[in-house]
Amino acid sequence: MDHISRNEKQLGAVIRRCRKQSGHTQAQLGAIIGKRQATISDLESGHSGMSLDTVFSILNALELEMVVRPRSKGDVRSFGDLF
Amino acid sequence: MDHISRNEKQLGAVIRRCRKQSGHTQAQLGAIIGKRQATISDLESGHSGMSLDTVFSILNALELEMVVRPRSKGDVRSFGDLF
DNA sequence: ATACTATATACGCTTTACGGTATATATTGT
DNA sequence: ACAATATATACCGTAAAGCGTATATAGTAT
Repeated sequence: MDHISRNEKQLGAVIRRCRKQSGHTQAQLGAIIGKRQATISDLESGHSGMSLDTVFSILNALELEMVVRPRSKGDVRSFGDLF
Repeated sequence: MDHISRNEKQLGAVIRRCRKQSGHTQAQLGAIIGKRQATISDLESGHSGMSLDTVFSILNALELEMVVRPRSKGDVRSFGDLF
């Protein structure tokens, strides 16, 4: 039920899933947080160099929160990075 | 043991704590991830507009991971935002 | 196939993060 | 107090994010 991210690509995928689950389109979400649909698209696609407050705006809009914690033990280098 | 962030300021504070716990200075951490000490300082101070890959670089360097999840229920507007 | 919606890309412009560097201001130890 | 280290700020130059807008490509219906 909670999603781990170690890079922009993974976080983008997580955000996309959460947004879809919330029933919003990129354009709608963008309107809510005051950013362009293209910006949402870029973020979800894992484009590098996205800004942090865009992320937090989205998390707030989708009523999510971010947790930073030590890497889960079962983690001898996650495969997620390869895709 | 894991830290919730809802904005740049909170995340900066979290990162600062984790960095100190790891025994690194801002300059050291910056050297590791290829960024300036000033950049680490800005991020930890919660400056707006920081880039996402800086954050992930640091999380990786400190062997942390990011989790996105629904807001914890007990949360009728967290006090953290006020400080 | 067609119409409709959603997402990805593109161009030109403006803003700004980050770079290198330097320095001012903590903070810590003796 | 003083030295030493750590963190915050500053200036200028450059690279790039985000903007508005437009359009191309996907996806989803009927």
